[in-house]
Amino acid sequence: MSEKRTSKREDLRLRVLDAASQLIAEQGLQGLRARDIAERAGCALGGLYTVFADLDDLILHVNSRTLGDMEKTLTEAAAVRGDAPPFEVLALAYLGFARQKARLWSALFEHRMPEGVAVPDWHLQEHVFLVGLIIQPLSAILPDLSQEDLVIRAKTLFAAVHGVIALSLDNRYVGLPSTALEDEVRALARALAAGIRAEAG
Amino acid sequence: MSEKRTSKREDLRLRVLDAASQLIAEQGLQGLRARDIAERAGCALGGLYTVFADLDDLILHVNSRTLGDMEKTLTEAAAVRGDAPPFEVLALAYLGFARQKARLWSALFEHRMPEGVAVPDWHLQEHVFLVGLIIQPLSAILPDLSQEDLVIRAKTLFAAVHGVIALSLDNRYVGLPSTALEDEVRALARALAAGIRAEAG
DNA sequence: ATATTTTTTGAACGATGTTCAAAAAAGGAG
DNA sequence: CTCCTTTTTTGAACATCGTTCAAAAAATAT
Repeated sequence: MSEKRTSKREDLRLRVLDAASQLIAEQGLQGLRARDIAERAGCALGGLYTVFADLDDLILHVNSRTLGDMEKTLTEAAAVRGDAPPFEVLALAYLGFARQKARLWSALFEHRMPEGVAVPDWHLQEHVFLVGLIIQPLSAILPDLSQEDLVIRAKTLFAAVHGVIALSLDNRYVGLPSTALEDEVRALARALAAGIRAEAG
Repeated sequence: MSEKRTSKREDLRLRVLDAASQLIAEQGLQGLRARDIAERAGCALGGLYTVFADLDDLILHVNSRTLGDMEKTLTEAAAVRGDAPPFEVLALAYLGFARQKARLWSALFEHRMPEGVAVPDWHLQEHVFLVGLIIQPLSAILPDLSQEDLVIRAKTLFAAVHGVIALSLDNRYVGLPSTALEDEVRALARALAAGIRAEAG
């Protein structure tokens, strides 16, 4: 019977994934060590490499789960909003997620593949929903733009808001004080929307 | 005589700094290895630790030099502009620098201190010029804002532009195609300026 | 010249990710 | 239940890091 085998395998895989996710949430991506993961997952060190190719592969799957979580959060926020301005709702929901899952969210952008190794396609695909969420309200303002240009503009909007949040939550160099962040994100979303409207009008 | 001694020390320190800077520029921060630095600097492995506390300290000093380089570039760009819109000039100069010194520029934001260790103050101070460059044109548009609020808003503007450039040059996930980047940065700077003016008006 | 101090060296150490031969467990046949 | 085969799990061993430090080399002083 291969059923029990695969189910045990899946069980180990999930335990390892959980352990890695917890450890990142607790200590950040930097402090992640293979031996800690194995210990928390309740398996030997080598066990990790029977269910994931290496630590990068494992981190990719942690990030995949975080992205799924984020997709759910943002999609719900976009659905719930009444007549609130869509860019502000999305930006503030993004800020909320980043704050609540700070270290897991940071790991999404801190992690790098080794030199010369590309991020696998299945994981790149998981990011498209972000652009999709923004394109929807954007195309209402800029109905004449081609789909290609809409994608470009949506990515710009996301990256601008992301930049403010990322630099602030890292609170290094050019970060904002935590109290000002929410106001600034709202103001930025508003300014961007106004700027786009002016351009379109 | 302690003069010759300190001069030899300074010479080694500079050779190590140059070697590290070159290696980061060639292979990125991730591929930086102490043994490679020592080899290129022409000293033994332990030599590094006689002129820098550890690799983090060395990287901090490489970043310090990169920041100085950036300050010079941006300050000149701001001085040269005729009647061109100031935010666009600064944003495009920042993009130009990021593109020309891609890996050194990336290292500024990729590098993290070990868990629990703060970035030293002398290095934090080196970033204030960035805010200063933006505050100048910003205060012309928003003359009623307090200095504190001006700083906050300037940081937001910087972070927004930085976000677009950083995500694109990393060209992962949500990055823009290289051809669109310049147009988008310009459009973003324009939209932000317009948004601020609308808010002030 | 010789002694003392300073500088430079690179072998050694501890920590890390990864591998793989061997042990343990599971499954199948008689 | 016992023996054999296959699969799974293990953790010691390995390669590669950053870092240290006793000893060698060089510089300086006497």
